[in-house]
Amino acid sequence: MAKHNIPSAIRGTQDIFGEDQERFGHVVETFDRVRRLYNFKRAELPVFEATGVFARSLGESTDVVSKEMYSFEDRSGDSLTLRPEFTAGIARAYLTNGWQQHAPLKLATHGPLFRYERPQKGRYRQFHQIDAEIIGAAEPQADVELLVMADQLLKELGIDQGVTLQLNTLGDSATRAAWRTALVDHFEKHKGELSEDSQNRLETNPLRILDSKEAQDRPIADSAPDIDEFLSDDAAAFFASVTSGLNAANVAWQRNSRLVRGLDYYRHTAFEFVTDRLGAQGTVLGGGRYDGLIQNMGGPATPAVGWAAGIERLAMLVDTLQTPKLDVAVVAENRDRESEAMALVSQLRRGGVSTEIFATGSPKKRYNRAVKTSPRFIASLDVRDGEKTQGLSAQGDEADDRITSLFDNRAWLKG
RNA sequence: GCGAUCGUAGCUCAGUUGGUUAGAGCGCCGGUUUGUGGUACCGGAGGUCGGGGGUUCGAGACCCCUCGAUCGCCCCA
Repeated sequence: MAKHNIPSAIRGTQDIFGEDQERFGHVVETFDRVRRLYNFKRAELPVFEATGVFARSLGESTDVVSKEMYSFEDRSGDSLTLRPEFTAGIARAYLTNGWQQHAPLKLATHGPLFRYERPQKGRYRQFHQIDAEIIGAAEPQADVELLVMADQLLKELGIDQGVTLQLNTLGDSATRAAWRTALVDHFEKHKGELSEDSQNRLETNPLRILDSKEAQDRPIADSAPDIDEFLSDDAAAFFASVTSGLNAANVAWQRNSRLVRGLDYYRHTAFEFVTDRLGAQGTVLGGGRYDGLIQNMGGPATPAVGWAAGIERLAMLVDTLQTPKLDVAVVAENRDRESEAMALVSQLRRGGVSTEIFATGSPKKRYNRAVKTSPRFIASLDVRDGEKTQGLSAQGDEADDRITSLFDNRAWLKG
């Protein structure tokens, strides 16, 4: 199968074609339609950035930065990194282009991301996300708007069944710091009972112990102090506005006080849309508020919220799509009619009708090949008993005046 | 990074306890038949059995290594 001398695809990359591409394209098109309804502007951003853009903002100790980035030196010796996520690059673009003048700015984008991970169902080294961000909006209404948009997107894709919105707050930075300290204290006390993984997490990312799947970790994680004990009044009020906004918009949600986000920059609202239909890769859309990120990057204090969703994961949930049918298959059943067939095809295409020509290979089999593409109409050009014959036949029971009149206009017929 | 399963024509797969020139269906190309029709029949092209090494008189089948896919762990979207 894999022949010698034929290059193979890089591990974890995909060549998306056929039905998979139909689903993929459907997700992107639906996103683009929905983001217009919410008046988000499209942005196209570079696929690589200076390494520091990601390393500093995501957190040096996160797995994404410490072992998953595709980083390399370019010819001038600068360290560059293929984007492992969108948010940091968008924040950078916001600052370098002076987009403060447009604040609050609602941005949407999509494209490839790169992470050096072990490939698995719904997990690739080059994967694709759709992404929505609101930058320069401190109000909880921004969080609500983003969540309502996500909810509508999933509904329009027809995949809201079995997908639940899990919501949490991480509080402001003082809250998060106090909670984190209390968690570390709690876990230190039970360190000996924790799994090996979780003992490591205690050093690197203690919040992650909360959603550990190890049975031996569960009692300790479940008895850990809750964020609610540490929430400042402002942070609690903020979260209350988000939840009441969701209720007002009729978006179903579940509080998950153990929900934690992997990247360091999140504050306040954190959320994931989760399904049980994708095995281990259950998170289909995730995000939250990252008020401190832009300031950390050297810009002015700028509140922001956003989310991203994996296009491949969404596409896997989408039901089989009916692909749009070809309008007309033009068949030259005789070699002497081939150039006229080409003329007819051009006339139809210029008239806005999707058309394919069948004028190669065995004349006897051209018609059969045309039938197999399941077109709406078949136009047949033949020579019978020395006479030219031509006909247009509908394959279903539908009529189409536009196609009929383009065919009946015999400009393509010579002599 | 760790564990498990898998890898035979373009595609989906058979290949019996290791035994002569590796098979089918679909697809592709050609022919005959039919003659306004996705017909039937005949023929053809296309495989270093993922790659490398080993065991054996003999390996697609067994062993080791390697690459890739899949499913978990981890991480995350």
